[in-house]
Amino acid sequence: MVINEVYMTEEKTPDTAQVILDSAERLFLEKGFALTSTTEIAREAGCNQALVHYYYRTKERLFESIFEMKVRLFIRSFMAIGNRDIPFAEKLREKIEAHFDILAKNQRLPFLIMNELLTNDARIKSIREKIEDLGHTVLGQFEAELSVEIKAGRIRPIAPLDLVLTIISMNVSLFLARPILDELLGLDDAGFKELVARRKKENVTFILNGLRP
Amino acid sequence: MVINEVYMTEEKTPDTAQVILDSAERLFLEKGFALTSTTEIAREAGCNQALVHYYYRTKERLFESIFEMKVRLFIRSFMAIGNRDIPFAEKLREKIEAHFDILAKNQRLPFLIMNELLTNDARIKSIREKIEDLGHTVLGQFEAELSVEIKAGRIRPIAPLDLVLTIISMNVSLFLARPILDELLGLDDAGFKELVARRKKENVTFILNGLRP
DNA sequence: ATTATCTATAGATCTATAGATAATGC
DNA sequence: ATTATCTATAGATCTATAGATAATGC
Repeated sequence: MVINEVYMTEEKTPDTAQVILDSAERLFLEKGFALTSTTEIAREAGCNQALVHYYYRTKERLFESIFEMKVRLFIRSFMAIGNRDIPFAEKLREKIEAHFDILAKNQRLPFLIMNELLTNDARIKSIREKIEDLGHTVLGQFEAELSVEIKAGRIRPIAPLDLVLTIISMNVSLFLARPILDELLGLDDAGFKELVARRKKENVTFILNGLRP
Repeated sequence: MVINEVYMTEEKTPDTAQVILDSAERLFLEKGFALTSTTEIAREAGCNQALVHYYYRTKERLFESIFEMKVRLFIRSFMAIGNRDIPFAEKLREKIEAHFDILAKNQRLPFLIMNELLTNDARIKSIREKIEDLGHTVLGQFEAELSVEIKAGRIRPIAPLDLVLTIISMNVSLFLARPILDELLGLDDAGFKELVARRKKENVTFILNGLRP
């Protein structure tokens, strides 16, 4: 039954609309909205440029569908860890690591989101509701637990906002700084990978240390 | 004598080349290289578009002169503090704050540099030497002192690179995240200014705390 | 004479669509 | 018939330059 379902998936042919979407995603992540042309997307997808518009009408609409997915992914990266019943420090470590891992698997994610929000005022409107959800959920996640820990004297007083900003700052900026770091430290792909592993540990250590009373 | 010198500065007329440079700077900082046209620069400068090219030949050259200034400013922001003979923790606090202050006065600086380096591979070459200087100077600045402090047990073991990356991460990312934060927290200019003041303190606290043994 | 400024335009994009042709589904 | 794909092109940029005209410096 399950085997059959897998076997008879509707699309055998490499669905053109999907190929275009994938090409667009790769290029938008690489260069952002402005520097990517529908001509280039078509070339990458192996079709003519008109077809990109046939399926997605405008470059803007094509971008928005991808951008929305990416914003969702970014937001989910804060919520990756369930609320198992383990000590706060352990849970925090897991959250930081889960967040970091998602960024490490999607290294251009911070660039795309920062870049678009910083260069296009209109973009923020389109993700307004999602962002407000993020605010409530992510901050709320910490709020209760944090005040318990603070009252118990296990961590120093800190606002949930400050903790969240610190985690995001530490995790995101490694991937934004990649070009400088590659040049400065003379890194190749393997070298950067090592740095990623190293910074993951260091970020956790730093944040947990920074919270001690 | 001094008064005379000031009085008879060569340019009384608002030097067109300078007006163009200033307009270009404002626009490049706001939107980056790709999204700024020489037509727009001319409009902002109050002249026709050909004049932009008369003075700077190409948009690329105009951009590069500005970008180089900005990279220098960014680099200098790490070296703002002299090596007075005060305790390490005090000196570190001053360095973090000086770095933060320069960013707070040049809030689009991180965006411009990140954005250009992340979207244009060629850009990094043009600032290669400056970056290598940065590597040596900034890391070297910490290296000796840091190992003294670590041996004395006043801070936990940490590599200079990790400390520098942490400082930059914490300071820079607030200004990169501004659009999201404005939206998420419903901030106006005054509100963001308050957040800036708050994060400056918190960053120092966090970093100094994170270094404790 | 030289330098600064303007108008006009060539040539290179790039997006979006119109309209022709090929492929597919009843 | 409908859907997918292609060719061709209109219309909007945008950069860079040519060439005319105005302003300035000896």
